Amino acid sequence: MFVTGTEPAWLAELNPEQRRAATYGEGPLLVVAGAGSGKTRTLACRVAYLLEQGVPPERLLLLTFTRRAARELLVRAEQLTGKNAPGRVWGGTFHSVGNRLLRMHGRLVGLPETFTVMDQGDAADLIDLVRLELGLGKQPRRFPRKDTLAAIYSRMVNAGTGLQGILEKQFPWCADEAEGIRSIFAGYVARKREQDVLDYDDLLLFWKAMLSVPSVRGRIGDLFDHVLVDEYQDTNALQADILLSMRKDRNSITVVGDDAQSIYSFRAATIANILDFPTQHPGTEIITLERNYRSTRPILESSNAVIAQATRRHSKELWSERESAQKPTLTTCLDESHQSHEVCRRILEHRELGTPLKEQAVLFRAGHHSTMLEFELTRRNIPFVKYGGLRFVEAAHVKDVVAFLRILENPHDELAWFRVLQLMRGVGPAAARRIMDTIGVRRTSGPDGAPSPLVNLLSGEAEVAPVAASEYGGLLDALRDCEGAATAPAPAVQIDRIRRWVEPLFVRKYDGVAARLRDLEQLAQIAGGYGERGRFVTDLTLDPPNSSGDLAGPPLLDEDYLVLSTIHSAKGGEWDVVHVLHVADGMIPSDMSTGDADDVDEERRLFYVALTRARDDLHLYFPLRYYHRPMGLDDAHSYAQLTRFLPSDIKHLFEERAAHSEVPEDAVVPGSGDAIGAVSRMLEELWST
DNA sequence: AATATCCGTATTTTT
DNA sequence: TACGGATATT
Repeated sequence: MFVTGTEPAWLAELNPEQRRAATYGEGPLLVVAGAGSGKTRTLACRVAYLLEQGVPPERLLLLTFTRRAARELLVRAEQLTGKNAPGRVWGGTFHSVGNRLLRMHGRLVGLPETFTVMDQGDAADLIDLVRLELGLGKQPRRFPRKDTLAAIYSRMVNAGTGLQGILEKQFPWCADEAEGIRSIFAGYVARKREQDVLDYDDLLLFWKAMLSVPSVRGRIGDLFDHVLVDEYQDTNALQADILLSMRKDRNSITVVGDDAQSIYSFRAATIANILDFPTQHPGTEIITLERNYRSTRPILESSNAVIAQATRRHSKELWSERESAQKPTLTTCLDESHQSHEVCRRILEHRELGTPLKEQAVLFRAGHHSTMLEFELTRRNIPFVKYGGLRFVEAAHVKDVVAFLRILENPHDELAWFRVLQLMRGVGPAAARRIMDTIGVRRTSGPDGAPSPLVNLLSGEAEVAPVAASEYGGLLDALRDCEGAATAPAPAVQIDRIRRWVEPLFVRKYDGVAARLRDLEQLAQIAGGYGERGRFVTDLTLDPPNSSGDLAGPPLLDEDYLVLSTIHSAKGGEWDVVHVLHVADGMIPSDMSTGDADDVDEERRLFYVALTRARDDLHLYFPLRYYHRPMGLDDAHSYAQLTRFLPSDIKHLFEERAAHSEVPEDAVVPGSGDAIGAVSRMLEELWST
């Protein structure tokens, strides 16, 4: 503790609870931090405090939900202490920290440090490969698809529950197929091991496995004096387990979270982690932060009213001293295009009044909910970046190039070969398989010292059909130019080299080649920050870059731009003005997840997260009418209902605005409606550019 | 065996 | 719509 009068100014600025949390000493600490209660500040102060107390930065482990969050925290801690030390703090997601620990100590549990990491999509593809080989799902009987299989597998691992239980509870329609699913999973796991490939879940599983070996556990537990975990409400059973083992008697542990903001149960996250924390870690001190510094009182009142309807109520009630006469608004729009129109109008209005675009955000439930708005923004030349939704690295052409890099990194990576080989004319699944068998991609038997498949390929062991000959020659050349650990060119140069090979192949295979090639340039640009190919490839899957607004073009860094985000990706963010789209039943709650009360409750929390992102102004939009065929020429439509999270008894907390239209709604005839107008404008744009 | 074409279906959130 | 899977064609 600091002697009174000598403590740094930043500590004095905290309220008593925040301060207690920031300066808490040894032992487990649970901070229950409501939305906008200065959680990030408190956490940053705690990091700064520990550093000031003399804890060496490299003995601090900071686990966050995204890498962005970790960076942000460390930057703030750095500003507070004025030291550069935070750079050496261990920070990142569970997955990235797991990766780092496994690269260092994985040998101890029989994992080579050169393993490659595959993303969810790759995992699903590998599972499908196994499924096909086992001949499962061929019958006319309904069998889960690869994405479903991957989801089942992942949930099983993360929740730590048996397959049967998962199937019955979460995937009842697949319960009959348990037998087949089990054998697919067994094959999938064997295949991963054979190739030294890990999926996301493996990063956690192997971390846990390392900790179960007493000698290794001592070594790893010894690395840290303090472990801090942010967003604890969104961790799962496996992660809680890891934390428990990471704690040696000496290291203290701090977790911060808010059960009202738990929105990741689809990833097996459970608020049981927060609730059980004091039991799992005896002697836990609990500190609750209930004062909200972010939002005005009317915004907070409405969000409190929304979350108060949860079937499992929590006693926490946030309060704020920020007065305002302005209630949040609820605007009823004719349809989606009218909504886009209204949002743009309001955004520009706020900008006129002095709120730059950067201080405004548009939030929505699903990635595609913003497509129409994106058109409108582009039309009006309003720059934006979009978070969430489909990501850059998931685009097929990017995956192709990354697969190429993965071959070089790990020549036993079956999926990578399979993908790259089929880019060539005349090479489909069968030919690819044949080549892979010839060069020995699969380590079926053979001694460890067998020559690498890459060497085999380069020495001309495989043969291809005449149609593929020239492209095949190009492949060999490209591989040769990028191969070699010491002599290989920088990752960015390698990508450039690969681009030269794939360009003609893309022309044959894909539409919009120009845009795709631009993406590859961007990929090379990202790679420019890396000296090592391996690190680059891993970071791509562990910390993927967002697709930078492909419609508005990447806004320059110093330029003002609007933020578009799924609610999930907006977690932890805050803006002066927040616009929430599609406040309609079926959108939020999504009709995909209105199965049981728990599902609906999670959607309610999601809505709550959206509302509590706003500092000064909150605007909700509700389109009355949805067209069944987005671009359809017919008039097929249906009427929406306002979200069930805004029942009539809390509506008075909002200022209701009807969409002003000159024509009464019923009188809108085809050809004069806003939607039709928007479509023609859009089409016009298509042929005029 | 690869590729073109057609039809039906599901449709979220992310490390 | 857009994607995956199945069938038809080269």
